[in-house]
Amino acid sequence: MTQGHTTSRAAGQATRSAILSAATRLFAEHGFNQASVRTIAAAAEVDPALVIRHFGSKESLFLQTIDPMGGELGEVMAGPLETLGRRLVEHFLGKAGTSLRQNFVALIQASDRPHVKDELIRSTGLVFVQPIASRLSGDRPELRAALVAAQVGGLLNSLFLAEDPVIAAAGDEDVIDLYGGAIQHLLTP
Amino acid sequence: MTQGHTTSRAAGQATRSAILSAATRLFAEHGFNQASVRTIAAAAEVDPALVIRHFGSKESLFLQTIDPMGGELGEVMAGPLETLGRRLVEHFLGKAGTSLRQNFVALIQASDRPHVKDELIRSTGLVFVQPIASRLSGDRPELRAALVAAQVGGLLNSLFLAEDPVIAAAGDEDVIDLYGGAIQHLLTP
DNA sequence: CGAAGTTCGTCAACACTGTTGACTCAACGG
DNA sequence: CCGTTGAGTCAACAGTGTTGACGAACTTCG
Repeated sequence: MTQGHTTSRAAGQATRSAILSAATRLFAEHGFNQASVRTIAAAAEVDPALVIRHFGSKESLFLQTIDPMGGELGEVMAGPLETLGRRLVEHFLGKAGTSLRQNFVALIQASDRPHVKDELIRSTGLVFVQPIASRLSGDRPELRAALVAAQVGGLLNSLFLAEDPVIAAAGDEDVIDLYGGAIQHLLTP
Repeated sequence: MTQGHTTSRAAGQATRSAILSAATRLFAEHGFNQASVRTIAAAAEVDPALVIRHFGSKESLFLQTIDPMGGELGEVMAGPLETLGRRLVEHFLGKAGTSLRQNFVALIQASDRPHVKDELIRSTGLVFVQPIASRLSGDRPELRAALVAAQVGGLLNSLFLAEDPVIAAAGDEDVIDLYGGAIQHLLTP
């Protein structure tokens, strides 16, 4: 009916990646809770039971859709430490930070699942805390890096999760100046 | 069976408050998604349909369980502006901040519901941004206050939602010093 | 080439969620 | 006293994630 089902060996990988890309898009657009297994299956033109069969559970599928490295903020990290605060804010405000933003928001909203919570601290540690801590000098570099991550998370929280109108209405320049300065205070005190 | 149902006029208010207190506890303990209407009803020894009848919906019930003023951080706000950053962190790390913390975490995790998102920005604006902004001098007081709220939210995020082990393992004194200093940088630059 | 086995896909069902409608029963107001 | 109102109960609905049994096609081996 729908077009038959060519059950070849490699066809499994094809539908699997179809499910994965549909899930990636829908999770990013509507978040973990709002994107249902059945709508994902419909978007991938696939039986709902099949997505579970391929990925074990909705939560497991979700975790495979988040790629911590997708944001390419390696370049931002590589720059001079003296202006890293500003550049971090600038990056996440701009279009280049979209992927990481959506990942973060979705992870936060689903963080009542233990495995999601684990992935949240794992990916922030991988992408944020460790790279920053390795470049810091002075006392307690790892703690300061973790607090920087908390600051960035707070900004993403207010801007893209709560959608604070005050910050949203302000110009990017002011936010970069002010919040970047506050972050810098932890990087190079 | 359970003890009969005395259907008096005032009995409605009694069971209503029983539902409300059970919901308040369960939402704070397990969050919005994990606390089901049926478990709340069971905790209040009440029919599940009754909680909907009294409060309209689970979301509406949830919103009535959050009291932004419950944290009594008026005292913290009233203190000297020069040390407000430290005292804010200190308050939320301590036992006095428990209520506000749980409210915040629950709101964040349920923030994909539009009404919950509205309540989130409303309550943070009421308890945080407005009181702080009114005391700030210098440029863009409201924006700086909103960014301070973002910082505090970020710390709550990392500590009580993601439960970052690095920050949790550190001593309160260090966190108060470092993060309080970063916040202070936005209050009195 | 034919048989065995493995993989892909389908369908119906399960337990659970929030929510609604129809119903009963007691209490109050005229 | 009777009718209206409000409280409480019960069964059911549509939706969720998930599982089991089953069929059908491809791959592999004898």
